[in-house]
Amino acid sequence: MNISAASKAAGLPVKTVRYYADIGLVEAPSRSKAGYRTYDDVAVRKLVFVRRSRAFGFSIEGCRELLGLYQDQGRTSSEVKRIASKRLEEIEEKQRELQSLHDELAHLVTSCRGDHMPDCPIIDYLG
Amino acid sequence: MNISAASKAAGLPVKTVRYYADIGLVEAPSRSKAGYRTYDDVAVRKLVFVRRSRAFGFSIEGCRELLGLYQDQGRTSSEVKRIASKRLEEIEEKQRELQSLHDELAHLVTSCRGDHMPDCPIIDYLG
DNA sequence: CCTAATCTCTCCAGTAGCTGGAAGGTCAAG
DNA sequence: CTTGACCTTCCAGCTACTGGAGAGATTAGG
Repeated sequence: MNISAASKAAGLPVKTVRYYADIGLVEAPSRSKAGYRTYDDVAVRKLVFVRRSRAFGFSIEGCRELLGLYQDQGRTSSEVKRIASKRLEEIEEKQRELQSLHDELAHLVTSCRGDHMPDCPIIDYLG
Repeated sequence: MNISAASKAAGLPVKTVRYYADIGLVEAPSRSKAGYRTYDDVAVRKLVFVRRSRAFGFSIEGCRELLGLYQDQGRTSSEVKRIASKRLEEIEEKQRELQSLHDELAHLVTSCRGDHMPDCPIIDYLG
């Protein structure tokens, strides 16, 4: 499988597939005589794993850890759970942030008349 | 006022104050004989305005627009409201994203026993 | 067999919004 | 006069890619 086939199979852009090997997130693929990267199903599955992990917002380093556990027969589910819980807490923290931002901004937007006059509670609040 | 005094007054790091002038977000300050940047209260107020706008998550370009309106006596509150509403929608979009991420990940974390065994629904889901 | 289109390669640069650090000039206190 | 806290510029790095240039490889059609 050349890189474009692998990238389609994995659901990732070609550039990203190359990038993940460059930074050592996934193993560097073997090369054809001409120097083309060649992928097999195992490599594609790892790329999919990374794509899904990234979709959960795990950082590259988080993905590295998770992928390590994925490939480790001797892993314990508690290790996985710890990493996932950490990410869950990050998400919750971000949700709290966004909620207070939302409430504050929604309040300002509501109280702004949005007419042709310059007076504006949003500007007043910021300035 | 030298830059460190201004940065304290504005609640921004010195580096950031310099950066905002470099990218033309705020006006380049005048300089002392020795080449030191000198700030006055007006400049500090603009920096505060930017800090508060950034705290709402407005991009630098968004801040540029808002700051323009802040300084524009002929602005209309509808212009301000439009920008703020756009940001509010971004926030709400992000909240929806995070919510579904949260629900999915929370479900997985809950269903993972977190013990010494390798079997793990989180890994299963990702792999 | 030739050509054109489509891969693929590497390398460099840019994105957003700073942040850190090096190398060097300035200023106020003691 | 020295010490230390400022200040300056410039360059590099952070995250996670993405775009593009320039060059080689492969494939399909004629």
